[in-house]
Amino acid sequence: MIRIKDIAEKAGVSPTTVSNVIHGNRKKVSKNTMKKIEKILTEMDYVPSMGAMMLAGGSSRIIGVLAWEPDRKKYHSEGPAFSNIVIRSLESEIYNRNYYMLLHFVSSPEEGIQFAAIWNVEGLITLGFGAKDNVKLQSKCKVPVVSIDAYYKEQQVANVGLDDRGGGYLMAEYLIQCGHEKIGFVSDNDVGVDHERWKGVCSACKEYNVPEEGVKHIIIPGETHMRRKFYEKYLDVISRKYDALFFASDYYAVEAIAEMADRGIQVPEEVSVAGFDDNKGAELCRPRLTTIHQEAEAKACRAVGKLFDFIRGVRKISMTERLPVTLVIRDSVLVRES
Amino acid sequence: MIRIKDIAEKAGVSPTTVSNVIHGNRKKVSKNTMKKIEKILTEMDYVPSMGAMMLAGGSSRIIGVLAWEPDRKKYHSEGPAFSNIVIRSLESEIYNRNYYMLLHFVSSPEEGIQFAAIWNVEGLITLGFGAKDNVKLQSKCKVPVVSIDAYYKEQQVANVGLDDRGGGYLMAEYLIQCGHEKIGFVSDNDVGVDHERWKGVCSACKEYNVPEEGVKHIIIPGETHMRRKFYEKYLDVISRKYDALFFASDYYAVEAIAEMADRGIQVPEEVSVAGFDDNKGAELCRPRLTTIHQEAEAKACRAVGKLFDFIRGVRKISMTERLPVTLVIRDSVLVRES
DNA sequence: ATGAAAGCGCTAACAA
DNA sequence: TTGTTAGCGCTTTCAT
Repeated sequence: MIRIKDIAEKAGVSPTTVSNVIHGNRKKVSKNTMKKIEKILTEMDYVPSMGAMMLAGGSSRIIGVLAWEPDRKKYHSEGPAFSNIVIRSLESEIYNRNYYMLLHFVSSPEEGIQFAAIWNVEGLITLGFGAKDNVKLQSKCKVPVVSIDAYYKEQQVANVGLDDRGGGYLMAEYLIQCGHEKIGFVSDNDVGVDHERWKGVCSACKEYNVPEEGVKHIIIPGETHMRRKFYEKYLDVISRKYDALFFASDYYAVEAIAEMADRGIQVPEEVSVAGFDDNKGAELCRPRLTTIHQEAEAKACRAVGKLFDFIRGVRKISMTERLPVTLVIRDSVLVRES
Repeated sequence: MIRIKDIAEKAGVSPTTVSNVIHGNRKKVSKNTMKKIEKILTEMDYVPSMGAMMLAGGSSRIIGVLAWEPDRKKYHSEGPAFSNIVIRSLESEIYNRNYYMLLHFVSSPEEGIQFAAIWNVEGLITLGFGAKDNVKLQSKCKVPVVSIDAYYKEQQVANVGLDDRGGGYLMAEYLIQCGHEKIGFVSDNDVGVDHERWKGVCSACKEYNVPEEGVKHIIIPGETHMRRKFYEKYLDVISRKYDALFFASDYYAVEAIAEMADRGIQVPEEVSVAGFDDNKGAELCRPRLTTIHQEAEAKACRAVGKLFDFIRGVRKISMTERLPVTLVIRDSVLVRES
């Protein structure tokens, strides 16, 4: 391993000067020495020791990314929770700023707090955390925290998310305009993101004077096995009862379309199906899924951007940011009247 | 931040003793002091400083996970490359050993080498690296490297993968037994994993005396847009020409089934389709995809296991490990004769 | 069984 | 513009 000291000796200068060159402190070094040392630096393949930097400078250049993992033992069985593309974008954005991403799955905010302390992370991004856990995390860490896709009663932790309510509204409006009168909104919970999407559905229905009995929130089991059982029992009934089923995620929508196909239920002739997210599966299923499109990369990009605003002490930072979503019309919703 | 020194003062012992307690050096500390200090440790919420540990001890407790990323700019556009579940399992396995995962996407082995040096990682796992890049990485790093899903001419870097050839064989055999005589193997390249799968197909065909003209390797474009164009031009022809199309990945198989549905091509009546991997999409598409099942978690688990065998200096370590795969029969392959 | 002291590679305050 | 120096928190001989 080549140390700053080695470079300094080779160049006949002091370690401080080398350090200054490395950090581009142009004010403190003459152009000549700058050049000379830069050359030696590359010649000798100098790489900094993060351990020493962390210890001496107090800056780790680490961003901790905390992904919620309800059960460490069962990680294989369930859920999309964190998206491939978000992780990739996150790393990319972090690395572009010359930082590094330490990814960790946790099942309690305390784990995250300890993790942040051990590594002296300079910032934290959370995925899939509930509001309370984000708040707890933020309160115990001195470093900035940016949550993704969380909702707070009182704005307490910086957040980047989607216009979930707008998305719910958009889809419900479309469904109504297509002539659907009985609309079921399907999700596995009624908090956070899904709650907002449902709220959006409600307000569209109110606006368009859809009678209250015509709109319902159907809660399905989050666990695959249980959900399958649920469908066995109720899918036929539900499909007959509603004109359109709006699932809170594409994943569930695609799954439901498959289950319906098994039962000979025609989509969209017998029942329309819509999703939310616009993931890969939405394009690949048949009929193609009509859904709400979100920009996952943009979400990651903005989250990292906001985090670094905090780290760099930018003055006015909005605590929350909701990215716009758009309606993508494909083939899974029947147009009954135009 | 609480330091060892603080604990030592509180306990009225030396930092050395505290350090010994932390590391469980029972030989060096009396039971009494052990207990006393352990109590203070938890009372005061001591968390170690990794920076100091890295510097002093030379061990970082970091495992670098390097995922191949052909083009950093275009990360949004393409490819599954790294799987969700593998990343999750990797992190879990690493964390269970009290290590941490630094995930980094690279587009050259040099990036990986530098990354490993900066962080003084204790081991490296690569995803999606070609053989040459793995070899280059290993040659420049003193720490152990375990690649996932790579193939080497001469065994040069430790690897964990699947019995890809066996999988190819298994599926081809099944296809043949189902009465298919013209089999197309479809992938976007002919190296590494896909090459092996194709080899498996070949040997099954030879074994079962399928005439050579009946078996072909069809190379499709890896880029979505190009592939779509390719299908526009050739999918009809191909579907008519072959009895069965065996795709090297479920992703491509599911996509093809959708494309076929658009063209009114009946699967499996007109052409059978098979995949490889058994991912989520395989169960969700209709007809359900007949495919080769792999255990992604097991792959990650074994990779980490092997890496730590190296780190801990276990004697005899197999350089390569191929996990078994199984045939999963669903509905996308027609049984012409039993 | 316990402690003193040196030093890991780097940064930053201060001196020159 | 450049150099000297004192740590950062921890591990690790080597004494005791």
